Amino acid sequence: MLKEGDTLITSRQKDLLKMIIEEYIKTAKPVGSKSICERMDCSSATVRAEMSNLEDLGLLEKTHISSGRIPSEKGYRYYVDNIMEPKKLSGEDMLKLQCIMDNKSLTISDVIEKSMEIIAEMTNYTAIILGKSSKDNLVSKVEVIPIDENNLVAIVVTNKGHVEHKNIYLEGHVSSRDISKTIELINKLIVGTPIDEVSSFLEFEVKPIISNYVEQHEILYNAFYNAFNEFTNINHVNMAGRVNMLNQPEFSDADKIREIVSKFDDKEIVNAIKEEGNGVNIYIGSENNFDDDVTVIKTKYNINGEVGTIAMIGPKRMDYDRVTTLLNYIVENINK
Amino acid sequence: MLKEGDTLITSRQKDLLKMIIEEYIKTAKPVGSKSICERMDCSSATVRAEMSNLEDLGLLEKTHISSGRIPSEKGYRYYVDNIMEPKKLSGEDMLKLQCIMDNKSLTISDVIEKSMEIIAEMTNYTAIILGKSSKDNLVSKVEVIPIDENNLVAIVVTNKGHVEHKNIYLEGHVSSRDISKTIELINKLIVGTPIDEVSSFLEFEVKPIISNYVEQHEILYNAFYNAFNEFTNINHVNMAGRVNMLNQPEFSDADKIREIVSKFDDKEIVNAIKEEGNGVNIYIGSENNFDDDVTVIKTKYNINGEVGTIAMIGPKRMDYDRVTTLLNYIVENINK
DNA sequence: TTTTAGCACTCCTTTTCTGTAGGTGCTGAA
DNA sequence: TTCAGCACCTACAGAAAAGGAGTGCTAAAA
Repeated sequence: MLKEGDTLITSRQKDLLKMIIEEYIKTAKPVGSKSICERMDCSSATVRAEMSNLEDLGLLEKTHISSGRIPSEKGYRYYVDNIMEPKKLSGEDMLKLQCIMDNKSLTISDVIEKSMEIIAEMTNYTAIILGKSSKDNLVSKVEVIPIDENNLVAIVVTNKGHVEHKNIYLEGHVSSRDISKTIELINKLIVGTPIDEVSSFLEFEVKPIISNYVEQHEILYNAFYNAFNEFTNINHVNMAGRVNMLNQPEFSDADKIREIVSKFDDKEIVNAIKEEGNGVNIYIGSENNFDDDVTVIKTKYNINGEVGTIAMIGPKRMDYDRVTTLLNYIVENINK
Repeated sequence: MLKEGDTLITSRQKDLLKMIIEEYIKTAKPVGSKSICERMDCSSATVRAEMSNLEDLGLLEKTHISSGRIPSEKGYRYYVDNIMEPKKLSGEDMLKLQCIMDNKSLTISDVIEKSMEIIAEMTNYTAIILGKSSKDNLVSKVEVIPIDENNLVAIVVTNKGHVEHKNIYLEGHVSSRDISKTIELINKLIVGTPIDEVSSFLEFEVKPIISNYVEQHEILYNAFYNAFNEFTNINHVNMAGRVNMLNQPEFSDADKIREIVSKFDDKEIVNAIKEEGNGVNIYIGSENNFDDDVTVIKTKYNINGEVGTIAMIGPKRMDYDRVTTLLNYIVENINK
């Protein structure tokens, strides 16, 4: 599908670009005219001429003046937008995933996690899962358990089976009557509130009431407000196959490896991978905010109140087709 | 302190060994006789003769026939056992840690985690925290919340404020009467049981009783048994500063970096770091089960029912003194 | 007996040079 | 338009050369 502004290329150029990109994805080595000409059914000189045209269009690049061609970022983008046709999942891939999907005793987050582990192993790229409980989760139970004079544990369970807990520390002495009254009120008022509205609900609905019934309402309200506020901000980050991507030949340089490892370690950078758009999206090189030398393929999921992002990170020369299909399959099949 | 079997060396040899090791810890470069002789107040030839003796004793090594000396594993071991004298913590180091220790609103696990993050940054090594709730935790509350017909959430809170939860899936239809009866019985029977005895307690004390009162006792008992069994087996693994160690010059090789990263990724290998002995222990090179090229310094902690291991991993040429002191400080000061 | 200056020697590291392999672009003829 | 032929380019690998840091040994001095 050509959008306005897209580069117009002949059908032969398209074939050539496809061959070069798919060859490069397989071998990671610059592709020369000779290796292509048999399949193109013409001489290497002709291939060279076309390659030169594709280079002028910015779709191919050379590593040095007399090297074979490698795809440019624009080339990959063109491939993804206009050439690549979605494959079906291979039976083998499907089978491995189905095993996990069919296991009823796993929670949704477990299924997602395990599926991503599997595809990290299958593809040799790195999987990232960013999970978060969402709007669709309603508070169905709040439990507060006293540990000692100054410490409580607050537990929130949602109607979707999501559990979060947090320790609460109370500054100074607070009467146990006040504590139990606060808990009683919170439980009475807050059940049924969407989890991401709890903070504002506490502030506007609960605070005024507590201050009427509870003596040391300030200490107690603040402690609970802080605890509940964190519930809604908790991001679960999970990764699988960190080392996979580092085994790709483009990461043979020790410094590059360290750079990537340190980005994997940085929670802010990893959290920024969160996908906002719809569908499976591909961010090639400078298009992603992780690293210019990688591609990130990711998609949002929202299944039964579990929301989050699943992503695969690999070299720009990654198997776009397969990864896209796999992510799609996971998101679609978990719904069932 | 010389133990039987220890190598006996002269006091001058001891001084020399100390200098060489401390120099090598700083620079990571083989130490030559010339750079030492000024500090030893003798000629380089004399130093060379003594170096040769220390090499015969197996305490020093050469990287090639005409290189300077580097400590052997045995040399480090001798240094750690007989030469190194525990330094006091620097005021700066102490201050940074104290900030965290004094924060009352953090749980013990949070304090440990944050402290380890700090010392990973200070030392440029990698920190590992293996946590687990222990014998000293007694079950103080069991909460089971139904999600839908087949799914429950079980939550266990201990008297120390530790919370674990697990989703339970019930095969087939189970009457809600049976479910609530089971929950009632479990709650009645299990409170006060040490968390690591829950499994056997369930089997021998709870199972017979449930089978009397509950119709579909088999399904229910199995579901709960599995859930509770996992509580006692949960290991929390945490790492900080993965990349720190990789910045050390001994890990300039891409393959070595990959090897280490993949070991960091392997839960089994990381879990095997768990310390069994008492005090702060040092495992140099082949003495540890992580990697022959690293040293692991670790210690068990058991604070208020939170037990686990904290460990630092670095090159064999790590700052034994400082790391030992830091780990000691953390474990000792958290108690307060 | 211990220390030391002097010297030959060893091996690593860095740089330079070489040949080769795999590519390209251009040109003129088919 | 296509293509064979040719001149040309660069990366890569290996060999050779130069420089540097450090050793072991020996014979003389302390």
